[in-house]
Amino acid sequence: MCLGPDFFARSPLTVAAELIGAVLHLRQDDAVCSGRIVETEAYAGDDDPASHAYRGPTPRNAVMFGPPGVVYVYFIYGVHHCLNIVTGPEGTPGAVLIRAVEPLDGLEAMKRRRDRDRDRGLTNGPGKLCEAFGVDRRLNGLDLGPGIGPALWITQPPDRPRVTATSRIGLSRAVDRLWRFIDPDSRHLSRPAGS
DNA sequence: TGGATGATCGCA
DNA sequence: GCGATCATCCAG
Repeated sequence: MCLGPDFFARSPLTVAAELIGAVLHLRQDDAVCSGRIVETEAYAGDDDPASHAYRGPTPRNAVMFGPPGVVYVYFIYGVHHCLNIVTGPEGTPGAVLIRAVEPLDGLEAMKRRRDRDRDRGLTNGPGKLCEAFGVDRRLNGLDLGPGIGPALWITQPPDRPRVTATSRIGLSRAVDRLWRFIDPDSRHLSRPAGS
């Protein structure tokens, strides 16, 4: 089944935890790639100093304040893109960052975009998976769901993995919150299950 | 361990 | 306008 707005209308913490084990599908530039989500992070609004929405709406974070089930892509460090899904009811900013997936389909396209021969290390990080899947700011504001042209949708298999909560990565603020969720048994994490 | 590389936003 | 900062990655 394909996850819709009702799924994403809940809190970013709930959505981030339940997305572990779900499958991300993305059609971009006539190639369809898919991967099993193994690592996510939750970002809230007003009370989360690490969130882009912490200081209120800006041109960049505008979609975080919109309806749930929408793609939020931003450009970071002048090099990488990061893929998020907007969560929570409209008007309440929240998002889940997809940090790592296990590649399933479209390995050839992923290797070509990443300019790598090996299967390892293709999608085990937020910037890496965006490069592999062809994610850039053209997808910002896109509604989730299959369709013509660029499309992103998420399905949830019946079998769910074990899920562990850890602290978020790459932040200088709110490091104490255990808002990163992983499948601790996955070999495709951006960092091992230890921290 | 640090450099690449550019958009963003608060503040002046 | 200016500049510190940034939810990263990889070579060395």
